[in-house]
Amino acid sequence: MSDYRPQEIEKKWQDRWRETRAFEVKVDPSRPKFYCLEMFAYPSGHAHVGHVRNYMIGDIMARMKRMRGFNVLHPFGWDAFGLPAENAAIKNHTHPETWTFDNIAHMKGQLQRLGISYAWEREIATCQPEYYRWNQWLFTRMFEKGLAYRRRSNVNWCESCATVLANEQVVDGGCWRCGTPVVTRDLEQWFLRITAYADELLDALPTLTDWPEKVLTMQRNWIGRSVGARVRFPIAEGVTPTTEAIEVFTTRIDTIYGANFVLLAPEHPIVERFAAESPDPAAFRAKVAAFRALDRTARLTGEIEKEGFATGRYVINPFTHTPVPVWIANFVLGEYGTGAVMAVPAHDQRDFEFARKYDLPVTVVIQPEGGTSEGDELTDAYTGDGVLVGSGSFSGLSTDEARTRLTAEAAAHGIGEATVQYRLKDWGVSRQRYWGTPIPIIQCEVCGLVPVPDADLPVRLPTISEFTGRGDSPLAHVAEFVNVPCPRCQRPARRETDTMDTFVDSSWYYYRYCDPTNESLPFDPATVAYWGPVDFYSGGVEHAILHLIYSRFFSRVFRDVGLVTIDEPFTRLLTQGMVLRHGAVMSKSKGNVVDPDDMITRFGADALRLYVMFVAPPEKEVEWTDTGLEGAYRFLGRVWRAADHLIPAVADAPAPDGLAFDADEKRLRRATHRTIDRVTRDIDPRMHLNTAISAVMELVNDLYAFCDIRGIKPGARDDAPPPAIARPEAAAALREAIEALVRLLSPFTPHLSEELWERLGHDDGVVAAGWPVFDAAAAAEDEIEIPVQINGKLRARLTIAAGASDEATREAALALPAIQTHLAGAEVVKTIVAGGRLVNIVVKASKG
RNA sequence: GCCGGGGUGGCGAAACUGGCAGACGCACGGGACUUAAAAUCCCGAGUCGCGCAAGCGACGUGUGGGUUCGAUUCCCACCCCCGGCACCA
Repeated sequence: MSDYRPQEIEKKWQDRWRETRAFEVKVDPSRPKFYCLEMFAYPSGHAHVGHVRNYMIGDIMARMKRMRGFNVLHPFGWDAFGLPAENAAIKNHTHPETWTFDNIAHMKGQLQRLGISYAWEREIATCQPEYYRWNQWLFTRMFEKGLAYRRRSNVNWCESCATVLANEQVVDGGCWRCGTPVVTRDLEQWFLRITAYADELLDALPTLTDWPEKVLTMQRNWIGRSVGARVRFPIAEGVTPTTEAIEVFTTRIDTIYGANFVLLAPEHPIVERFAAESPDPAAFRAKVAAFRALDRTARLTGEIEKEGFATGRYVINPFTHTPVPVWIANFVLGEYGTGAVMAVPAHDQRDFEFARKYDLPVTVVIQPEGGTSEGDELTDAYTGDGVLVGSGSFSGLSTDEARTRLTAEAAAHGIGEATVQYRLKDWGVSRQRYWGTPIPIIQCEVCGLVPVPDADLPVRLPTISEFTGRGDSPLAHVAEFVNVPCPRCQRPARRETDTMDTFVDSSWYYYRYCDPTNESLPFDPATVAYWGPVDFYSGGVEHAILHLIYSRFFSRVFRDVGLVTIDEPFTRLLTQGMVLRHGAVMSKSKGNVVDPDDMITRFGADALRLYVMFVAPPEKEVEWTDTGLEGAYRFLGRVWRAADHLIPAVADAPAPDGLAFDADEKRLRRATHRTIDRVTRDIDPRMHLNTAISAVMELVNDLYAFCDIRGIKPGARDDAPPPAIARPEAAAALREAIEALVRLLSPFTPHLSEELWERLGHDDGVVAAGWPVFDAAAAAEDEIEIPVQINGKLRARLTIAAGASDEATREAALALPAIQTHLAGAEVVKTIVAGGRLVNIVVKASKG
C-alpha cells in the first residue's frame, strides 16, 4: 500500500508501452478494425493544452475500442513542411530541417508523457523525401489526367509570407496564417482541378451522417453551386444586333424581360475594346482603372459604395429585342460567372439600388402572389417568386416554370443554355518558398512541360544555406537544381522552382499511415482497403473548408487512379472545442498558454487528461482552471485510496455468481452495473466524455458510502492496517466494483488503471482484460421510487416494487397520506400512470 | 441578411424518447480526525417566504404566447451570445 504517486507510475507504464511496442498493430482480417485518428500536428515547438486536448479525445476512443476487441490503428505524425520553419531559418540562421526535427523531438516527448497510445512505428514527417516523393508521384498522375495544370492568373498574394495563397487560405481578406491583407498578383501558377469534383463533393455531403452539421454547411457554402443559365446579349450597332455578344450568367432567367441594362466587371475582356472605341479612351480607361484599384478586400466583402458608368454602348435583350445600355460597375466580379450580369432592377436589390442611383428604368415582370406593383412605386426590389407579367408569351407562368421554359427557349434559339456555376475555384498550389515539396515538372523549350519520370522521384529539395525571405522562389537560385536536361529530348531545360502548398501533404497522410514504409507506391491498396476509411477523426473546426475539402478531393483522386475503393476518407468527424484561458484562445503572443509538462509535473498526466475531458463535452470550448485540475487530482487520489487500500481485503473474494448478497451489497452491485452501462454508452456512440466521468465519480461515491455503512475505512492513512471484511459477499461486491471502476477509467487514466489492475493481481493488462461486461440482472432494481404529482406539481414520492401494474401503482399513489391531504375536497378528474416513471393526478379544484 | 450552434445555481455543467430541473465537479459553509493546520472522511447548499425545528409553501431553465395531464425538451413570435457565409448575379 502506498500513496498515489503519478510521476512514478506514469513513467513505469510509459516505459513499458515503449518497450513492448504496445500499440503497434498489423492487418488482421479476422478482427474488426478501428481507425482512430487525430489531425496531425504542425511541429511549431511546444504543444499547449489546447492542442493536446484533441489527442486526448482520440486516445480515449482508441483505448476504449481496443478494450472492446477492435484492432485499433492509432498513428501520429507531423505536418512538417511550412513557412514557420523557413521564417525561423531566416531569423535564427538555423536550417528549416534542424528547426523542424528539434521541434518534433520535443513535441513527441510531450505526447509520450501524456500517455497517448500511438503506434509510433508508423510516425511520418511530411518533409521526408520518403513521404513527399508520393506527393510528386500523385502530382504527376494528376498532370497526366489534366487535373494539374499551369496557367497565368490573378492570384492571392501575401506580402508578409512572400507567397501565393489559395482561395481557401484567404480569411476575411487576409492571409490565414498571418492576417496580412492579401493583394492581387498576376503569376504563372500550378492549379489542381478540384472543380472537376465539385458536384461529387457537394452531392456526397448528405452521406456524411456522422459529421457536424456546421462543417457540412460550411462545405456546401464554399462549393456554392448555383444553377442558372448563360444568355448572350448581342452587341448593338444602333438598334440592330451584330454577330458579337456579351454573355451573362443568371440564376433568374425568369426575370429576363425586366433586364433593363447589362453590367460588366471592370476586368471584363471587352472593356478595353469599348474604351478604345469610345470618344475619350483616356477618360474611359481612367474610370476603369479607378474601379480596379479599389481595395480588393473591400470589393469582395461588399463594403464599397455601388458605382458605375455608362459605356455608351448597347446590347439587345434577346427576348424583348430592345436595346439596353451597357454599364461598368465596381461590384461586378470578374472571376465569377462570365464577369457580366443582366441587371433586373425590379427583382434584384443591388440592381435596384444601382438603377435608382443612376435613374435607370425599372420594369416589373414578376408579381407576387395576389399583389401588383409598378416600377416607379417600388422602394425595394421584389426578389421572391410569383407570376410573370409583361413577359410576352411567358406572362402568367410561375417563376419556377418560367425558368425551365425560358432556358429551353434560349437554347432552342442558340442564344443561351442551362449551366451550373460554382463558387469553388481550382486549387492554386504553387508556393514561392523553399520548405515544401518540389513540383516535379521540367520546362523544356521544345517539349513544353514534362513531368519528372517516376523512376527519378523523389525530386529532392536541395540543401541551401542562405535564407533571405526576399523575392522569388529560393530554389530558383540553386543552379544545380534548376538546370537539368529535358527527360524527353535531353536538351537543356529548367526545373520548376516553386514548391507545393503544404495542404497537399495533409490531404492524404491518413492513407500513408496504413503502409508508411512502402517504397513502390504511396500505399498498398489492400492494406488501405483493410484500414480505411478513418472511422473516427478529430481536430479543429478551422479545417472545415481547407484540409477537409482537399482531403475529400484527394481521396477521390486516389480512387480514380485505382488505389482506393472508397469515396469518403473520414466516416465520423468530431470538431473539438478550444481551450481558453482568461477568455482567450491560448497563444504564445497572448502569454496565456498552459504547458502540459508543467501540469504533468504537478498532478500527473492522468489527472490532466481526466480534468480536460471532464470539464465539458469535447466539442465545446472550455475555460482552463487550475482548481478544476486539482479536483481531478483529488478524485484520482480517492480512487487510489479506495482501490489500493482495499486490495488485500478483497484479494481472495469469490466470484459474484450465485452468492447471496444482502441489500447493501445488492445496491453496490446495482451501482457497478448501471455505471458500466452508462459509461459504455456515454463514450461510444455518444462521445459525452464528461458525463462518462461523472458516472464513474458517482460509482466511487457509492463505493465509499458502502464502506461507510460497513465501517470499512478506505481513506485511512498509509500505516493503518488493511480493513477486514467479514462477509465474502461484501468482498465480492467490492472487488467487482473496484475492477469495473479501474477498467472504466482506463481510457481516461491509463497509467493509474494499469497500475491498480496489476496490483489487483492481474498480470496481462487492462486491454487483455477487456471492457467490463454489463449484467442487466445485477443492475435491475427490486423497488423503484417514483414521483407522484397533482396537476403536474410534485407532491409525494412512492416506493413500489419494480414492474408493478399501472393499476397497483395508481392505488398505491392515491393511498399516500401526503396525497390524501392534498386531495381533500378536490375532485379527481383522471390519473396518469407513466409506466414505472411517474404518477400524475389531475384534479378540479373544489368550489368554495 | 442567410445558415449552423447556444442562453439552465456563485462557476463548469447534467437531464438519452415530453415525466422528480440542477446529476457530477469547482468554489463555499458545517462536522469528525488533529495540540493545531494541511490532507482525508462525513454532511449541507437554486431563490424567496413561513417555522426553534423536522418541515411547509411559492417561484424558478433568455422573453412573451401556444400545444399537453405534464415542457429545459415540441410549436409560434421576439431578444441576446458564439461560429460560418455574404454585392457570387
